[in-house]
Amino acid sequence: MAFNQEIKQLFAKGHESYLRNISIDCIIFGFNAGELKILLLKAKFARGWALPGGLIGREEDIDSAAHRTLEERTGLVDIYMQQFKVFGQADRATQVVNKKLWEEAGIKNDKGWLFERFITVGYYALVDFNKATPSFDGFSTEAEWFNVYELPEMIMDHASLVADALEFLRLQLNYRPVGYSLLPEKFTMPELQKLYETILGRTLDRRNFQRKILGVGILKRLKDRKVGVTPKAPYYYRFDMKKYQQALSNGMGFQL
Amino acid sequence: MAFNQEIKQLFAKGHESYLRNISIDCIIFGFNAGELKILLLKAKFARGWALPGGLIGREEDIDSAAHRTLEERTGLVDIYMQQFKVFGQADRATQVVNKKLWEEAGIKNDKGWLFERFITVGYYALVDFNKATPSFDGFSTEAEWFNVYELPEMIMDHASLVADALEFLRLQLNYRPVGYSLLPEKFTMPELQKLYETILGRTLDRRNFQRKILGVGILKRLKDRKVGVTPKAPYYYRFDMKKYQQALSNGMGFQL
DNA sequence: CCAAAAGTGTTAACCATACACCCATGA
DNA sequence: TCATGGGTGTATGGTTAACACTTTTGG
Repeated sequence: MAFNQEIKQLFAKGHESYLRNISIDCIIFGFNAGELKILLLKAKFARGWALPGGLIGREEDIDSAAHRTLEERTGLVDIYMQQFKVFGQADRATQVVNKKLWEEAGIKNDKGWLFERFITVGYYALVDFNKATPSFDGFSTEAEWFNVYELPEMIMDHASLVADALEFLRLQLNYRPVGYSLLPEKFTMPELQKLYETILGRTLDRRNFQRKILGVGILKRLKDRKVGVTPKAPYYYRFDMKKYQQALSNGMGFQL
Repeated sequence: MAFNQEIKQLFAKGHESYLRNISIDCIIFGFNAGELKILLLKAKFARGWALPGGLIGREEDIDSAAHRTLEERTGLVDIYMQQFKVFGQADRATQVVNKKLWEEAGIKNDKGWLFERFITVGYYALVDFNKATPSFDGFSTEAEWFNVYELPEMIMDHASLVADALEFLRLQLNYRPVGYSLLPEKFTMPELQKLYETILGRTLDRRNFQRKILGVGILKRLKDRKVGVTPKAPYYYRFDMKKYQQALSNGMGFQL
């Protein structure tokens, strides 16, 4: 398999092109069917699922490495990403690797640079579920979306990375607009509210939510409505990208 | 000089005991004479001043490495520290090293692991200025406190690390109690207010500040007052450590 | 025509801000 | 005794939270 050849190469010479002892991991959030989901990869050499991760090229910005990883796993570019925490516990690498599988990949020993301790930088991304086309890498055999509240067994400390990312995202809700990358172009107010509720894990007052979110001035109400689904057809909205970008840097100043 | 021997050793064999391509840098805040200060080291092999930094032992938690560095530079233990950002620009290492000085230290080439790109994790710490006893390391020739608003020339991107740390600290003021480690055991309300004002870089209303800070319930007013300095002797306060610790995790819920 | 979902409006509680007054003390 | 700085209290405006009513439309 081509992937195994790649890994063998990485194992042997990767330290010449990548930084050592440091990696990035991406928590890629998507929103679909009223559920907040994250993209996971089924680990090839260990039990459980893993976050999409990557290494940092020796001449590469760490932010670029995060975006590259996101693109490789979803095909998406120009997505808002942010680092939220560094995970540097000495014992975080207590991963049980299935040696048999490693050997099948053509790697004899387990003392190479890839087996050293890695400190990882956690990045989170918000993507449009429908535009993403997940793909796995050489260390995995599947790529799949999981409800963030119903996660499978995960390798190493990846479960806690997800927990921290979610907590961080919740805090961010009060400071940065969310939704542009998580929702389709046109969306209704109830849909936007549902997104916020799903992230926060609690319900919000319909009327107060609308007032506050409109007060930020980043939404434009369209002429047409979403008909045929609910008794009263709700208006469509879209983001005013100019104002949205402004709000991204200036914050939005309200409390949900 | 013993330091040069140490560096030679580090240069030759350091990669066996430390992680590669990753370091930490500490922004150590202190408060003295009404000024917010940070501890800097005069660089030995380059022009300008540097943040106290360190490497991460191969078996060492990254948080421990930060605390160890803080202790080595100030002698202080049990100080509240927090990572606030990772600096991973590819070009952040464009440091001009004075080769002559390197050679004096006994290092011939500049291709070793210490000259590779380093990604650094920024930590900030709040310490009691009077209890700290600054000391420099093998890469520096002096240790000195500087007013954070009047910094000298700094190496690499260290000036921007400081700027980011200060910004982060300001945001933290609304969420976490500050002062325990920055002030002496006993302090007056005006002193505490001055601390906040210095960090924020703006004045605060005396009465509102008192009401809010007392509202958090982390302060205990003492019987005695600070006499002889101001017309009306202000009360002394001390932190209620139990409540303080609580507020550290639960936040304090007010806006300055 | 009725139930369900969306649009619009009102009120009370709370918090932040601004400001006034009194008290203590050293010069 | 007076200027200065500290302790305590109050009014106001803005924001949040709670809640009521009207409008639309598919069954």
